[in-house]
Amino acid sequence: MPDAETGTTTGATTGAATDAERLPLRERKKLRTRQALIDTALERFTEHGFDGTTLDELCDAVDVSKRTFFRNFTSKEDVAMAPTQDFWTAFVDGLETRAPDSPTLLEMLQDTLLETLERMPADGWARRVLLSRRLAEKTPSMDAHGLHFCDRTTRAALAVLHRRFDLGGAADLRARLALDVLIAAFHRALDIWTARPGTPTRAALAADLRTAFAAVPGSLTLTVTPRKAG
Amino acid sequence: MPDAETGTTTGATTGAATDAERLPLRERKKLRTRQALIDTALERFTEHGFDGTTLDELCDAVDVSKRTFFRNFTSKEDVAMAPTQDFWTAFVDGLETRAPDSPTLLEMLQDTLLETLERMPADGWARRVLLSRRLAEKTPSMDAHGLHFCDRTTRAALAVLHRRFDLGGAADLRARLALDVLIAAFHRALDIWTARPGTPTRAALAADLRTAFAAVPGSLTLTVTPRKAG
DNA sequence: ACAGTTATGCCACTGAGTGGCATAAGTTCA
DNA sequence: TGAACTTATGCCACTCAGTGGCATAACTGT
Repeated sequence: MPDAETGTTTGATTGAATDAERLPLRERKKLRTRQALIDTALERFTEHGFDGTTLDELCDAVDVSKRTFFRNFTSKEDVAMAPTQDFWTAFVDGLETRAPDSPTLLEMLQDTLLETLERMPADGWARRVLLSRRLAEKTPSMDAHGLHFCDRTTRAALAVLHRRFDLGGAADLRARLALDVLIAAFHRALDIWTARPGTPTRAALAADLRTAFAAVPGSLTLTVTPRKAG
Repeated sequence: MPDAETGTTTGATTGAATDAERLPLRERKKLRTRQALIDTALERFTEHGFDGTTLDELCDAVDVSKRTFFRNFTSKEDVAMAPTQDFWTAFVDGLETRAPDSPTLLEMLQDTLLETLERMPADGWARRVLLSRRLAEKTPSMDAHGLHFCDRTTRAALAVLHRRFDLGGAADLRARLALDVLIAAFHRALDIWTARPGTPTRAALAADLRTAFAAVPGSLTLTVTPRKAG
């Protein structure tokens, strides 16, 4: 079993830094196998491809039964997308506690996202997300799974927003569209960040995020001219 | 085999109304079984649920071998999402021929989308999309598949745009974000349209689309105030 | 009618995902 | 410390989506 003393697995709750410390032994073990499955999966998927790795192989490597795998993850895709999903879960968590300090909703969402990023485990999280994203680019079913999780999370975020704040009612599309815009920008930032060579860092991702956020207003007003005729 | 003289299946090319007429017999047959598979799939999935219907059952009902099914569709999800996918394909097609008449890119995209909608078959297309969407709302794997196809199509659309028009280079995120915004609005419109009672029409969808488009600018400037404290 | 092309059917096979049940490991309380 | 309880795990058998190979039937043009 590979080293599994890496990052927090369940989305960092409101609590402090390391939340996996003072848990009952049983819970800690569960967390450890979960993390081992994630790390080993990313490793083997990267090396032999997603389709080139069977669940039986993965489970053998981590020394767990397939049944146990499916108690931790809903599908083969799920285990590989776990790092990103933890992030989204943490984001919704952040929305839960955030004060409406920014003038516009979109800015508040962007700030929350950047703050959530800073709160992700510093050690190996960035690398795991990178592997996960590069894998997803090659693996349609993984990408689809990620997109769907993202969509579900968006609904959850919207529910939190509507519960906490006064945003023109549930029929008003603007809040939802603001979330959609946020996520679009996030995905563009991820694309760019994923293509960067060298060691991935949260700081670099934060920078790419700011760039993407900055491009948002211009996307609504961008004008179009034919290629040849100036 | 159910009636299959319904709509065009491959995304309506640049040609006129009915393009499935003057094709070789073999092609027509292929089109017909394809359409039969789609219609029967939507029917049975709606009645017995997506997971409650096996491919063997479906293939038996249409009287085709499972092997043939997979020559027409890439997966079980694929057949159920075909109506929407035809639409996206037609949209990219529309981008290919459109003149840059609108001031901003986003408006051009919106116009193209509305125009594409008008060009979809009038008879049963709306109903098929409705069934497909209602199914997708209940079936995670279908929704995921649709989201992924949408994402792929977006890349194709972006490629067309960059080839035909001068939009600040490939590194400029604005064009891609404009597409993302368009798609977000489209999905919101679909959500609302899908929830409407009664017979679905293209006109109603067009109206919901316009509503969603209208909400876009406000989504960037929407302000946020806590619930209780006025 | 004949030869060339291509869709189809059939069959066997891999691998993801599920349900049931016995068991082992962790937990609680006396 | 050990009994009683709770819960995660392992094992087994099973369904079903999806694939590859090959023979055959259906369309095509001459």
